[in-house]
Amino acid sequence: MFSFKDPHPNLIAALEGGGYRVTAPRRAIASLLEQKQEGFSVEALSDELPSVGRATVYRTIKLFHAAGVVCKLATINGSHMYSLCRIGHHHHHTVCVECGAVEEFRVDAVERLIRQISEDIPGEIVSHRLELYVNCGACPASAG
Amino acid sequence: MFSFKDPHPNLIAALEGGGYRVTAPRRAIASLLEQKQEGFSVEALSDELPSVGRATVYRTIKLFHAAGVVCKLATINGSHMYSLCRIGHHHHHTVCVECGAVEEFRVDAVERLIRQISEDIPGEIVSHRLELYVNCGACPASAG
DNA sequence: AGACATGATGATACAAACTATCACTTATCC
DNA sequence: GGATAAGTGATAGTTTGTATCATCATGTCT
Repeated sequence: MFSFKDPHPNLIAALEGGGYRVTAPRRAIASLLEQKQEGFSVEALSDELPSVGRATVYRTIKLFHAAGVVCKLATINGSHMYSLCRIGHHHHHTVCVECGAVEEFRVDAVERLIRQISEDIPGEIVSHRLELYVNCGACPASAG
Repeated sequence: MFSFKDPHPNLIAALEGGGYRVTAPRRAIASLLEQKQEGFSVEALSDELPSVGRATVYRTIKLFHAAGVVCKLATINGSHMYSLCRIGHHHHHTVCVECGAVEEFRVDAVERLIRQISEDIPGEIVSHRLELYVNCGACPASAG
């Protein structure tokens, strides 16, 4: 039912598969991303990579996002953050409100419910977004 | 089950109830908002109200948001937009991907499902967000 | 109704989060 | 290894806000 702690995607492979060049800056960004368990902002990522130009970090995250290996998700306050996609197919997220840890999950019941709602509302559902904000229980601030 | 086309909230009453002053700029913003069926950006709103200072428009939307009469919701691409809240209590949204029309709904099955998921994941769910992106069928672009 | 205290306004400057430009560099293909 | 087209980084610009502060006006008190 759930797919927590799936293996990391191969970001470099995503580049190669998309016909993009594998450059030093992209390698640096990819290897940093592959260690990230939490959501992040591009700005923060850029700060962690002083050797890579800011514009390149923005471009690369946009590229990974387009390639489907990075998700853009809504925070509890309505702004957004990015997160590494471990699951390739459609999924949802839990976001720890304390530590920012992001987990992905897929529950068939959600998709079934959406289909059911679809019958009751005018128009046609083309897509949806479900985000769960949690106290993950694994970080100091949310434990106890 | 659903609460489409509910009456508009009284934005001015929300100000009074919160102990805020009812000023000319706030009246102007409120009466513009009360006509809006679609999501909007503060910037666009400001453009529609040249007589009101930009900063005041931002401040007022923030105030209405804090008062619970304006929602901040995620667009399909992960950025955000604002929308008038007609329903006072917890609810979700449908957003037309063609015309931007926002409708609010509340389905108990969603809350039940969240509670059920809650039992299967580590940690504790403190909040959630569900957005449905639709072709509303009522605008020229989504009809037919 | 008039005065007053305080909250609200708007101009402006500032900040954060991006995007466009363009000369230069470099990965890939042969 | 050379050509070439894609990628890079510095910089400037744009968008979406927020902070400051002198001025203004609402709500209240009388």
